Amino acid sequence: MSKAPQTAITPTRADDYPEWYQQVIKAADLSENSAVRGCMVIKPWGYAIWENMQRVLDEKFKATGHENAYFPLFIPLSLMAKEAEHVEGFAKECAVVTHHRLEAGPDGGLVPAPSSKLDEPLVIRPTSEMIIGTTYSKWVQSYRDLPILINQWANVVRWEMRTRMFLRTTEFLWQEGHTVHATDTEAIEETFKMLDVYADFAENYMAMPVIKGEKASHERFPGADNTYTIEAMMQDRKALQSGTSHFLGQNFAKAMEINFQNEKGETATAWTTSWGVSTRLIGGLIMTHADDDGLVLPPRLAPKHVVIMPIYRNDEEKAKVLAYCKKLQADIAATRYDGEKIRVMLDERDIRGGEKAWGHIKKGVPVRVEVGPRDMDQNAVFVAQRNKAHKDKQGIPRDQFIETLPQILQSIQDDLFQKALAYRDANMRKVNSLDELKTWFTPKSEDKPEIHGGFALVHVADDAEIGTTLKEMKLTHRCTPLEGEKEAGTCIFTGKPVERRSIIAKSY
RNA sequence: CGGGGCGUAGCGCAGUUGGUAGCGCGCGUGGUUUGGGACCAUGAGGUCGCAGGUUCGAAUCCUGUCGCCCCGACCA
Repeated sequence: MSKAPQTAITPTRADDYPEWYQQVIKAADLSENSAVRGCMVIKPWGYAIWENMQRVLDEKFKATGHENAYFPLFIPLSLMAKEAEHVEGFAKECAVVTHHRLEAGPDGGLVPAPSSKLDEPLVIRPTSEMIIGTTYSKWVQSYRDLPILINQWANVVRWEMRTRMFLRTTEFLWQEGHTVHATDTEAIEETFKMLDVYADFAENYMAMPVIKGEKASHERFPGADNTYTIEAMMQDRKALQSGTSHFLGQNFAKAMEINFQNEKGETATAWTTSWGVSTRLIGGLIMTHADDDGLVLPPRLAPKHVVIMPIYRNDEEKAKVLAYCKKLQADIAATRYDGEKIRVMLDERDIRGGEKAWGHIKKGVPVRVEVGPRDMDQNAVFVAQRNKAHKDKQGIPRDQFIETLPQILQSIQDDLFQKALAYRDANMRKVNSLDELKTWFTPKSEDKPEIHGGFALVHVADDAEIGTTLKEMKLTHRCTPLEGEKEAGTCIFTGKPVERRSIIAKSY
C-alpha cells in the first residue's frame, strides 16, 4: 500500500512554483500539450471554465451595447503592413500562409505545391485591428453610422518563442472588441468602460483582485495612443496582465481610412478602440486560487458547483443510496445561485471513495457532498468545501443544506476573493529607492530562489530607457494605477518629478 | 537562433565490456475489501523516434536526420 502524499500536488508551490502550476493543470484535467508545438488541447473541464467566462463576459458586452460578429482568420500581407508601429510590434511573431495545395514530395511525404504559391501571402491574425478596420472603413460613411460597437470571439496565433499552458500558447482563444467613434471623448470613455467591465469580471466572478492602470509608453499595444490594463498578483507574487483596453486614437483610422462626414458635412477621421481578454484568464484563475491540493474554483465560474458522492457497501445499499442521491441532485438543481440553477453532478463511478473525493478536490469543485446509509437514516448529508481543509467536513440536515447552499457558495466566492486580496496587499508596498527595489527583488537563496518580491509602488518616469534598465533587473513597469492615492515624488532612476507611483514587478 | 538535456508499453522510467526487453503506475478479469488516495491473484500491451552503417548478432557502437523539454532573447 503506497502511502498517500501529504499534498495532492507534487511539488508544492513553495518547492517549485512553475512545476506546481503544470501539475495542477494535469491533476485537474484542464488541458494538455498537443502534437503541435506550443499549442494545447483544452480538455472538457478547462473548456467548461472558458465557456462560463465567455457567457458572463458576453452578457456584459451586450449589456454595454455591443454586438458580436466574425471576421476572417487571414490577413493579406499588404494590409498588415499599413500601420507602421503595429507591424513593428507583431512582425516577429506571425504565422504566414504561402501555399494552398500539397503534393507528393521527392522523398515521400507531402510538400507545398510550388504551383500553388499564393501571389500574396496571408498572415494568420495575431490580432484583428487591420482586417476589422479595413472592413469598418466601408461601413462608415456618416456620423449617423457611428458608433460601431462590435466584439468577436476568436482564435489568434502569435508565434512566441516560449509557451506556457494557458499563459502563453501559440494559438489562443480570446475576445476582441473593436469600436469606432466620432469623437476622442467618446472613444476614451469606451476604453475605460470596457476596462471597468474587465475589472468587474476579474474581481466579482474570478474572485481575482486587480489593479486598473495605464501602461507606460514602452509597454503599450503597438499602434495605440494609450493602453490600460488590469494587473493581478499571482501566488508567486508575479504580475499577470489579465486584460487590456486600448485607446487607438486615430492611428488605425488613418491607416485604414475610416472617415465620415460629420453634422457640418465636413470629412472627419474616426477614433477607435480595441480591448481583449483571453484564455490566459484561466492561468490567472489557477495561480490566484489553486493550492497544494490542486485547483480551487470560484463558484461563479465553476463548471460544477456541487458533486454528490454516494457511499455504499453492497447492491442493496447502492440502490437505496443512489435513489436518495438522485432526488437530492434534482432538488439541488432546482435551487438557484447567482441567478442560475445550481450545477450539480452525481458521481456514480464505481471507484473507491478516496480516489473519487481527491479527484474532485484536484478539480476544484467548490462543494463536495457524501451520502451514505448513515446519513440517509438521519436525512442528512456530509459536506466539505474546497476552500477549507479536506478533513473539515460537517453533517448537515439535508433540507437545511439545500436551503443554505446558495449562501455557502457565495461565502466561498467571497472567501476566495478576500484571501487573494489579503495576499496581494500583504505583498505590495512602497519602495523609495533603487537599492530598496533591488533588495526586494533579490532572492535570499540564490540556488533555489524562494518566492519573493511583489508589487513595488515606485515613483518612476515614463521613459523607454528605464524600461530597458528594468528588463535587465528582470522587472517590468506594470502600470500606473488609475485609482487610489495620488502621491507626487521623484523618479528613482532619473530624479524627474512624477505625479504618482507606478507598479513595478516581475511578470508573466 | 545560442547553451544544456531527452526520445524504450497509455504515463513515468531502468536497461555498457553488443547476445534478441524489464520495473512502477495505469488498464482488463476474478476475489477480499470499502465513511478520504486498498490488497491478493491473473492477464493484455513494445518493429526500443526515424534512416543508413559496423557486426554472426544492435535499445546498446558509428553517421545522419526528425521531434520534444529546460535555460536565455520575444510576449495577451
